[in-house]
Amino acid sequence: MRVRFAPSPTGYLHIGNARTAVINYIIAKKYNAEYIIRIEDTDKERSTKESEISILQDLKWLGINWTEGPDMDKGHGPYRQSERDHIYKEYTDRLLKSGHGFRCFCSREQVEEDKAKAMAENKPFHDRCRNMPLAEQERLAAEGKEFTVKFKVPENTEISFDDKIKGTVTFNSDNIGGDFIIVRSDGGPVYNYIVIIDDALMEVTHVIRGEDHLSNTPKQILIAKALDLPVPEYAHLPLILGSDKKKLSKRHGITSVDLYKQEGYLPEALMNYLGLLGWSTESGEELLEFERLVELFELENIGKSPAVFDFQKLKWMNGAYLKKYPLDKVTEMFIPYIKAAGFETLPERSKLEDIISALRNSCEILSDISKFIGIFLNEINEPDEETDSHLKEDYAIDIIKICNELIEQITPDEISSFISKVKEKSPHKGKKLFHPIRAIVTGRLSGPELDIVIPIIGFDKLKKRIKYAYSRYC
RNA sequence: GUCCCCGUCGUCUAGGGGUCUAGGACAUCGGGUUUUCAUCCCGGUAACAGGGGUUCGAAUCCCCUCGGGGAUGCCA
Repeated sequence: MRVRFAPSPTGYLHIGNARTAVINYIIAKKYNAEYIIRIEDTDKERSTKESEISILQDLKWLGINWTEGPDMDKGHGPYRQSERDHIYKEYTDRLLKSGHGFRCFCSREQVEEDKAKAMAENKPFHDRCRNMPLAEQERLAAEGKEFTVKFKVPENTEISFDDKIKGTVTFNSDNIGGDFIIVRSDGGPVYNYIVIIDDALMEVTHVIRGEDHLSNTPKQILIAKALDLPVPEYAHLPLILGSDKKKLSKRHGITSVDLYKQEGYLPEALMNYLGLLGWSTESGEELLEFERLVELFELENIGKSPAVFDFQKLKWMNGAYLKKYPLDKVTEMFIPYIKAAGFETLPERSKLEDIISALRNSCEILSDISKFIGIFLNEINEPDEETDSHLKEDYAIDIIKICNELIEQITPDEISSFISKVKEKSPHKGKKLFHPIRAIVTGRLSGPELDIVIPIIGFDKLKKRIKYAYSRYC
């Protein structure tokens, strides 16, 4: 069994394509199949080397390891379509000679007109040049007349295939849009034409791709038949949509895998979310690490309808991984984000782990740490607006005064009992007691438990922060 | 326009003729733990697109309508 993921390098790795890559990978692992990467760079205008590199990087980051690809030729290469022109030319010649293909010399306007007419009459579109003798085609071509190569779609023929997800899908050749271009006027072959050639030559047995290719499939099958190439098994994945049910795009939120990486999503969580989108397990368990995904997944249990990408659920899932992993591993992952938040020099490892241990539950993604890390690492924390207005309340002023007195009376080794001492002296309790303390100590209204925070920041910082609050509010 | 695919809580889904007064998860709301916030635990609100059939019986089968998506000459 051989599967493939065939990105076109015209930008970053999109989350929807990543889903396709993930599903292919799960299947590959489940059935011990080869996983081929093929770069579909037939669009010379938009394809770039940079995006090829970044796409491959992102796939690797996600945890996808292919067994064949541009960097690993196992005898089925080249794996970039731009390097396979000589192969496609051969097939185009065959198509031309056998009469399955023909050169079309019509102008765009001409074709548009003819198509509109065919449409109006509700008849299948047949190209004007469709029956031009080969000799004349060659003569005109030799004269330098511009042409495209088209596939001659047979009349009234049933084309059907068993899709692993959609079931049996049937088309009539009269309804697929008529004779279609396989080679552009600039000589470059078109995707719809060469996918099927490459899949055959690379011996791909199962094509798992997005549903947007479903309507293209009959054309590809027709070409395979004309060229006497094998037709692979198909599975068309329903599309991923944005919250407005339109195809997922930038305006819905982040769509680039690279940005997820930067924001501090774990590849395991993304893999989990993407791999679970569109189906569910019998037991209802959703936190599935890759091996478990491989164990439980079947193409057959993917739903047929498109799925809305739920950013919140992804976050939740990411947070769940953050809570689940061992502390030292999580600490390691947070370090770059702490540095990015402006803290170049970190405390010693054991203290750092204490901090992470206190903070990890407040974070869903790694970059969330920037919102809380200052509680521990700053000398003092400027209160935000909301905290500021809390500290101006009378009961808060009371607490500030009490703290200010107390901090002068206790010794550094007594700070673990600081809160209980404040409590003894305080006329307030509950919210009116703890909120002010939190505000004084951390500059904000939420965060880890104060009993944990205070010992970690230590006496000096505690005192400094109390003095600051005192000078500012009393 | 034509063809193809699809339509269960806000979202992801379970369900494949009676066990569905439709189950789970995220989100949301309420309660409990934390003498504060978060975490955590418990509970609630919330859906079979509409209309016809078939059947003793339909979310489950068929048809139509509506709605969404995709394809229809030089994106993949």
